[in-house]
Amino acid sequence: MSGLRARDPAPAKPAATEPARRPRRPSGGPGSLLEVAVAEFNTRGYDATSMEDLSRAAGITKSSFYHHFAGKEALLRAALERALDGLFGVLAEPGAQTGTPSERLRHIVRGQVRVLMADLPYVTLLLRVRGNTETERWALERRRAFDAEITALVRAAVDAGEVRAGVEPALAAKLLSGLVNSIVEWYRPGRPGTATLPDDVARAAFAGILPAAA
Amino acid sequence: MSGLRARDPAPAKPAATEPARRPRRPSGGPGSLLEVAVAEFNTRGYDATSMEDLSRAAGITKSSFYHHFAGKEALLRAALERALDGLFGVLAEPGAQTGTPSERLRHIVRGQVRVLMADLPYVTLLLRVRGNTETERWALERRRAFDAEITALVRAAVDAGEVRAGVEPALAAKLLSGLVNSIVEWYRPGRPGTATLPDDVARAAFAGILPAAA
DNA sequence: CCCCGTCGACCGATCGTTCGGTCGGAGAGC
DNA sequence: GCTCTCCGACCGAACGATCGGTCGACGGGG
Repeated sequence: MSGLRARDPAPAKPAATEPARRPRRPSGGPGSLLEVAVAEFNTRGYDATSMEDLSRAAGITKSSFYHHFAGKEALLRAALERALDGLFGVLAEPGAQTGTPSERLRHIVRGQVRVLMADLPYVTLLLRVRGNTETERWALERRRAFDAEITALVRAAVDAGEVRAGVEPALAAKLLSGLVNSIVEWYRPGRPGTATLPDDVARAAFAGILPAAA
Repeated sequence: MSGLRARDPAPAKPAATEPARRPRRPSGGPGSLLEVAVAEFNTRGYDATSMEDLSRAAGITKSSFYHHFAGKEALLRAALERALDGLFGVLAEPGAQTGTPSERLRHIVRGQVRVLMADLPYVTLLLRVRGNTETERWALERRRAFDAEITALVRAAVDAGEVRAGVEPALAAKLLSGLVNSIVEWYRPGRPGTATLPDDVARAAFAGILPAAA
């Protein structure tokens, strides 16, 4: 049907100075459909974001979106996979596998903050998953596994006497994760203090957020 | 999906001792429509929860629900108001108004944890608001005001020399809020360690989550 | 008798998804 | 160099389902 061409009202995407250039959509880099979608998910929330919202933000139609992704949930899974890969990648680093429990924990905290900053939108999305679909439950499960490793390491540090006696490993691990993960609520790239953030957070975790004056 | 549902009229609500008596729905207490709704919002997420989900959970029809509440958003506002009242109530307490900045901060942290535990579902909902509707933006604004007071107090503590020099007030305040607020992700009432939680969290904030052994 | 709480039926809008078809660039054959 | 064919990217229109919300009726206790 149709056949009407009419050069659709491109939503402020193509620069007027440029001729009919091929935008050539990248597949994983900046400006990719996944990146655009994740940004929308984080602004409005996954459930509140419609496929039309995504299409509009990407500058293509809803139908075109389905040419690149199987559906809304496939988009979510791809994003969550990226976040989880980054997080588990930290656990696999040499610095997380060698040294005293305390040293390993310090390395993991710094690495976690580093990944969180580098893949901010993806990690943000991961931390907001509620478990409505099978994909979300899968992500929740993997997060649980990650947290379990942290808890085990905290327990090892307490048992080794590296941490003050009386600290409850389960509680400390939860507070530790909470401290680190809360960074997604306010961190935005390109602001001052970015370079020292991993160290600052590690220091706060070990010495206190509000340590008494010397 | 899973649309199939087997005649689920009253979810374990009616007392067996009573005959077919009118359940007499309370307006603010346990079992109230608001409480049921907030619980649903927290499990599925506000946007993913339909009015039919709420009605089913409350044991009445959708239309009956609209007899008690103006709509979905009115429900949300009532819940957010309750959470915010609790939080700002802490700031108004004598312990939060007198003493050194450091003492006041310690009191506020403990009080914040206390409110969070007492009004867990409401505070949980508040902390997940994204800003999609006017109501959500209003809640976000009030949260921002709350955080601003904390930041000012942290700055005062640093200026007074009560906190180790070099601590950035803005960063410390954000980490502090993140630490406290993350409790809603795992705390569930009726578990051991509940009584000491406010003190435990305050200690973690001031002395560190993983303090070095003495 | 009236009125409060409840109900089933229904509304328009929007949801995620599908489908048939258009367009233009990249080769293949000559 | 010039067609012809193919194919991936894209599109408008429409699908059934479900969304938040409305309406008129009914029934039983004060």
